[in-house]
Amino acid sequence: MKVTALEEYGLRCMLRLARSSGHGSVTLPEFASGEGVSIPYAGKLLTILKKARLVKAARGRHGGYELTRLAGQISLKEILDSLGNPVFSSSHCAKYSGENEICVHTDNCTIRSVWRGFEGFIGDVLEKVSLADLAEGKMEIFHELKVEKKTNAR
Amino acid sequence: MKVTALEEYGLRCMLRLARSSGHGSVTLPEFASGEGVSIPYAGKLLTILKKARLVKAARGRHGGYELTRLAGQISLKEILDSLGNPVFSSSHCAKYSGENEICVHTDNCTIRSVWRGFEGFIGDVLEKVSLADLAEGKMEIFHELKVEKKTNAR
DNA sequence: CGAATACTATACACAAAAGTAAAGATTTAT
DNA sequence: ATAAATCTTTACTTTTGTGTATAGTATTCG
Repeated sequence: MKVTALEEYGLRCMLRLARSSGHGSVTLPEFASGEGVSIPYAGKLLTILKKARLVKAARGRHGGYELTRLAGQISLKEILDSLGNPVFSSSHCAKYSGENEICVHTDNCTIRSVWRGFEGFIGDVLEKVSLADLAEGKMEIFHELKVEKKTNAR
Repeated sequence: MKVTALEEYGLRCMLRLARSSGHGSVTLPEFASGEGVSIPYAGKLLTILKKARLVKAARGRHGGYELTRLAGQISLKEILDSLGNPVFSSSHCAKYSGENEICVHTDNCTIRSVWRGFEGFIGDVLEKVSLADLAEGKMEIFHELKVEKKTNAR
């Protein structure tokens, strides 16, 4: 389970925008030098975020990017979903069907339930963390989330 | 955030072993035909699991693979950790440092805290789910885990 | 022993993701 | 208008991950 490069750099750009909120927009050269990537690559990242309607762009002399909403109203889930694949997508079984036409586990597909249940759980967590929480370095947020198993393992 | 092929097929093999537990060992040809992959690829998967000491192998006529422990004593976290990269590894910052020598966020590295906190949280969850839970299709396990935010978003 | 069965290891072909290059389109200031 | 600054798009190269092919080693059975 890997964090993709798009998720990594994309989230960084969102954090940068959250911090600059109120101090004008951020340009691609600023993203690029700030994160140590090329300008076209920064452009690719911001284009993705723009298509997800998380940021808006302005061209020309005083152009640049801004958040479309307040950082407190953008969840970590929205950001990651726009940048990468969800843990379990509808195409999952088709992708990992091996050399068979359809998934060999069509009936009683335990593995599918695993990923689906897991993704739902992760989604619940990521939805409860906002970009503002992250920008302010409030990482205790994860520790404040409680995980408890009601039933005992056998 | 993507589930890798190794994680997908590797977990499937572990599930198969959990179900065959007590009914003798499982051979590579059995894994291969059961999951729709080639025999050498099944071998690659089981070799990884073997190096992680999750399974043991026997050669020769009546050879095959078995779990080294009871399915109830193997956590989902152990399995996924052995097959793929953790969400946040120690090499993370070195990997995503862009064209700079070191991570541009050495001081006040918010992004690092995000992934670290997130990984810790996921780890807590995956640790509480055992291979036996999965093999028995007890997927309610994820729904039985509670997620609550103590503080309010601003 | 020798043949069959099964695991093991190395090297290779293919596909997807990461990141770059180059040319184009839009806005603003002069 | 023109030039400078900025976003946008397409195509390309490099790297990484996926899966296969091939040859080798160990064990059992007749």
